[in-house]
Amino acid sequence: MIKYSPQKIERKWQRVWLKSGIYWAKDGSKKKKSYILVEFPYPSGEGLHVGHCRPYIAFDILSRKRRMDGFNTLFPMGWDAFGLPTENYAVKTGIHPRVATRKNTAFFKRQQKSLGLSFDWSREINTTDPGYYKWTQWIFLQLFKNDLAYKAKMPINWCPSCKIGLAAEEVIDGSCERCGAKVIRKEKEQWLLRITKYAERLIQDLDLVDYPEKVKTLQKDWIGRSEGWEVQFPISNSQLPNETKSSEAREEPKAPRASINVFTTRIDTLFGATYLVLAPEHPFIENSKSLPAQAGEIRNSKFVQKYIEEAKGKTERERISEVKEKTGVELKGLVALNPANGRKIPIYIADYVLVHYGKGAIMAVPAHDSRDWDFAKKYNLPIIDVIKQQQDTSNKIQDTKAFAEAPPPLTPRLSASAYEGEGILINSDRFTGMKSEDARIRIGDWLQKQGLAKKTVNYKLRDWIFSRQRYWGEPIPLVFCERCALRQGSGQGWVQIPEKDLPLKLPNVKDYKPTQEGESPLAKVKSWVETKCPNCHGSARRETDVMPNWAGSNWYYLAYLMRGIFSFQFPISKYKKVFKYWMPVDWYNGGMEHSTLHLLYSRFIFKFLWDIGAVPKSIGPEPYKKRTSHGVILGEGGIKMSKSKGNVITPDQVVWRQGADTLRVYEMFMGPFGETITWDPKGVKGARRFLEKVWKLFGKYEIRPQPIFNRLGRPALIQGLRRNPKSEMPISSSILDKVGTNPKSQAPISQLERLLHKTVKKVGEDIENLRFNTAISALMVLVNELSKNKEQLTENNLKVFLLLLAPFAPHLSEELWQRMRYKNSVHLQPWPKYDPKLVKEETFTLVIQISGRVRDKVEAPSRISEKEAKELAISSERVRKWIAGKGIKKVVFVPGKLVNIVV
RNA sequence: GCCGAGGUGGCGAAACUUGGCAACCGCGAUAGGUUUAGGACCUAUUACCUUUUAGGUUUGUGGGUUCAAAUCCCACCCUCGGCACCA
Repeated sequence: MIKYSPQKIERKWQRVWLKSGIYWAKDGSKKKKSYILVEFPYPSGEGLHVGHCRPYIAFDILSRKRRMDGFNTLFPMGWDAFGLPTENYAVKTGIHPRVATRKNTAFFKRQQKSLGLSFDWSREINTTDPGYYKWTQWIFLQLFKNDLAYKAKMPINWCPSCKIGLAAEEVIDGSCERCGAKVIRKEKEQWLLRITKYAERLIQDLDLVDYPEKVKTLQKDWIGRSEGWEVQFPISNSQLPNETKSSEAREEPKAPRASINVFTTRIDTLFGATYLVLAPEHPFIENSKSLPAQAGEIRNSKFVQKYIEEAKGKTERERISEVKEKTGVELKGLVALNPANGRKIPIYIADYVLVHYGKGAIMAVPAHDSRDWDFAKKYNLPIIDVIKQQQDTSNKIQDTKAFAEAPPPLTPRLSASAYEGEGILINSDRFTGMKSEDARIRIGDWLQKQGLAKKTVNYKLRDWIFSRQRYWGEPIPLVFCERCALRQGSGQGWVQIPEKDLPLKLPNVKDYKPTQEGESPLAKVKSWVETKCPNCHGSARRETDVMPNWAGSNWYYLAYLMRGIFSFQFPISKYKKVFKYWMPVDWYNGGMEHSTLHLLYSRFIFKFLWDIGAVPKSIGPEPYKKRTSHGVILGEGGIKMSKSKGNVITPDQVVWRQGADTLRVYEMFMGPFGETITWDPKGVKGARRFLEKVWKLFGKYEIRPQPIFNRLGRPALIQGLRRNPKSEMPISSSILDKVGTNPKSQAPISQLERLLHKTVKKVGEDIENLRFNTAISALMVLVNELSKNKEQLTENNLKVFLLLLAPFAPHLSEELWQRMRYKNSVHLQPWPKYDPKLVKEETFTLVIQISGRVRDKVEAPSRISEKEAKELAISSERVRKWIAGKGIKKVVFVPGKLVNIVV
């Protein structure tokens, strides 16, 4: 018998499939569509490792099965090729990033092809191609036109090693995500996108999509919505006499006076606010010099300035590492007035308050906030309890007076920590005795009437820094024109390049290093920077920043639909029909690490495109219907695979030695798809053994290898394989409607036949649920069963088995399919159907329990009645032994399962 | 600290959706066969314990519900992942 040598058959079929284009999806087909998307990779120089392959293989299996189900299935692939590693490589070697990218993508593509993945290569995209980034730039211009892109000076996270500004999302533990260097803060002009404008919708519309709860939670937490109140604290001179009166008496609003606004979610604790804290960057400190006389002035400004300077020099990381040791400085000479009771409270600046959240200032309630508690303890500030915990929540509070008894204000508190929960108000004037949840509304309303508070919603989400001072990215298609700036009067002066001039191509440079000041290398190219204003034709300067690496992946799921790769033509309305047919993506799989980055960004951009009508309204405001994530593959010993650890397993190693089908089966069999697993070289052997076993089953179909290409280089062996991608995928009609059953024969249905039907059901359902490990297990059971008896190796049994195996081991299945001399490709066959009646067994093992313990098992017909089953149980020898001398209390019968006799 | 996932043989795991024979399938191991050897392949055994034609114990720990719990409920312990001064 010919040996199973995957090296020989895999290459062959890969060539046939590619030439015949059987995996190409058809635009505008009448068939139901299925758009399956896996995240496209960044083609690094190292190539793929086995972990990358896991989602590709899994969704290749799903795509193949969906095709067999009759879906017009789109499963595309492309390259997210702009980015830092390629640029750093260029800095080091002087090799142009374009050249490196070409080499890397070729490498990646070769590896992917060697796995036998059924990508529609006719739709391949590359984000670095001018034909592609023309659209990335076009989207930016639309954002700019709609006031969603703006430039602002801001402190950014600066990586001194990469010489690049990082988005908050790219900073991991205070270090650069890419190189691990410590991030510092630096002021820089940056382009930003107003993703915050979409914050509410990005939360709301999560209800429309099928994402794992975990991903939804991650996104919601990242956006961080919180409802609360903005409260105004008037500022006063600490020298003035105390104006504390009863809260009733100070209703009349005076002439506008200096004040500080804070954001709080716990306005119910307002009476416990004993000081204010401002972030060091808070503008109030700058502006305090021009305070009205009654407000006074900061008397220790030198000291304050020193603290501010220190805080600014600290990185976020340093600030965070000092969580336990809070620092701050009092603004001497000023006090704030608590709007609830007019009490004078001191004002501090401290770096535990963040400038970019809320109003950059807080009211400190040390009794009910652990951070304020720590600060108050350190600086010996008053702590006033205003919420009393309800001891017994089951008893409703009848006597609120009992709760009104509280330690007198301003006495040092005895408890050891802040109480942050809900409860009953104390020390809160006329609100005392109220539930904190209710007080929140009542106090808020009361202050709102006086114009001292307003209800607001705050988000943690910040606008998205959308520029990088680097080379290898999409140029931002704007120029700065002094003349237009003056004329506009707005001081803006940014003029967009006309759409017809897109793409704005990235010029060649010799030196890829950013300047010492952190400007893009493009800033050194005079001929590029100096240009004419498209508006007034005067001299103007180009923007030299480029877009971040996320820009190209915001919309790539649309690019796959825009046929005519890299020559997509304006206007976008040309593509409405294909968008309408294919969108939204039916199933999108990607890494968990993208839950708050790419996934959130691309949802935002899609919503924007939907808003401006660039995509049809009918497809809805969400790009992805369903999202799943794959688990990571760890190296041997459970360590993350990395070049530096030298434990990287490449698919090539496995494909060359064991074959692509073995790699596919192993990766799918090794554990649940969504979970982290450790690579085990011994496990690979098991997968290979399984395929060898399959090979042997088909021993009788041994044929001499035939030429598969004719002289013209066309596939010769298979007739009728679709060669023209425009034609509909042909489906062979010769397949049985039901597997295993021969309608003519009246012979009893064999156990094997039932197993066949069961396996068809299980494998099909398991694939749709990404339970590949159990699907393969079921296939193994079937193979073991088939190989027990040669008689069972009938043509029909083998055929059905091959169809089930085809998505998992496409090469082997195709080879055996051809050896059986069937026409057409196994991958163009319909998925077998099972008979629900035959999935159920005719007999089952009736388990007999005595008081819950298994004592005997007997074969019984499936439809056995309760009475019969009980009689059967009691008639058993063993059972009699166990119940002898004991009274039967109760007998439980579960149809199809067991009888339990309680004694 | 907060959020999430998980804890089952020597190992990867299955059974959890729907409470009903715990450990499918695979790896490894042991014995035998085959082979010049190694490897490959075939057959059998393989959760643990005991006094082994049989019985007992076992799903992180403790409790609860139930005729019956890996599965449902409560408390705790441990591991992994993510977020983290967001007022």
